[in-house]
Amino acid sequence: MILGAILAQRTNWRNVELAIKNLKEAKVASLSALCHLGPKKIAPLVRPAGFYQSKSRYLYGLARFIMSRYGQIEKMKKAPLEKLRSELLKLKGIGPETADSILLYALDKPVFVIDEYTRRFLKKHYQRFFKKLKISDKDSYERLQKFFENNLPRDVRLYQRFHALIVIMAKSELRGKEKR
DNA sequence: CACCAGGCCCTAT
DNA sequence: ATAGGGCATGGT
Repeated sequence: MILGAILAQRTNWRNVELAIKNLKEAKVASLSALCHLGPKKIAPLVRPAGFYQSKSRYLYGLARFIMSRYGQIEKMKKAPLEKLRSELLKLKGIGPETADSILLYALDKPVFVIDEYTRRFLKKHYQRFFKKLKISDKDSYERLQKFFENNLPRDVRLYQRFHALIVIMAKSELRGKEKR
């Protein structure tokens, strides 16, 4: 999940899977293994996911941080949400969406993930709210996030499923367009 | 061949 | 403070 969050930045999932397959075949698809490899060795493996020079550095940096600061994911899960979020955001290559994806899907923290699909979903089906939320502003991410969090029960499973459904809907709508 | 895919960093105003 | 360019591959 964590590796996927970085590899998937501005990249389709098929290519992310190719990169992860390479990591698995090289038996380095874990944070502890990546720490020992270093960015130079990681780069060729994640090449299919694109932007691989950057992403290999990001992966290495994140792996180093988690292993040195927490040692293992289970320990990390015990830290409070806000603390984890600000720590993740300080790392190179981790912005709000990537941080929140890790928090929600890997660490089971109740944070709503805002991505391009979520924005399109709001724009298409909730035009009225969408306008009020001014998505063009710099801090629109946090505003959109609060919109969901303030109107839904604070429940990790619900956030995970809700976001997943938005993605599934968006993709099926896209396919519909292509075929038409 | 042109375009796209679940961002984020860096730099020049 | 903030818009704009750069990063790169594989599929359609």
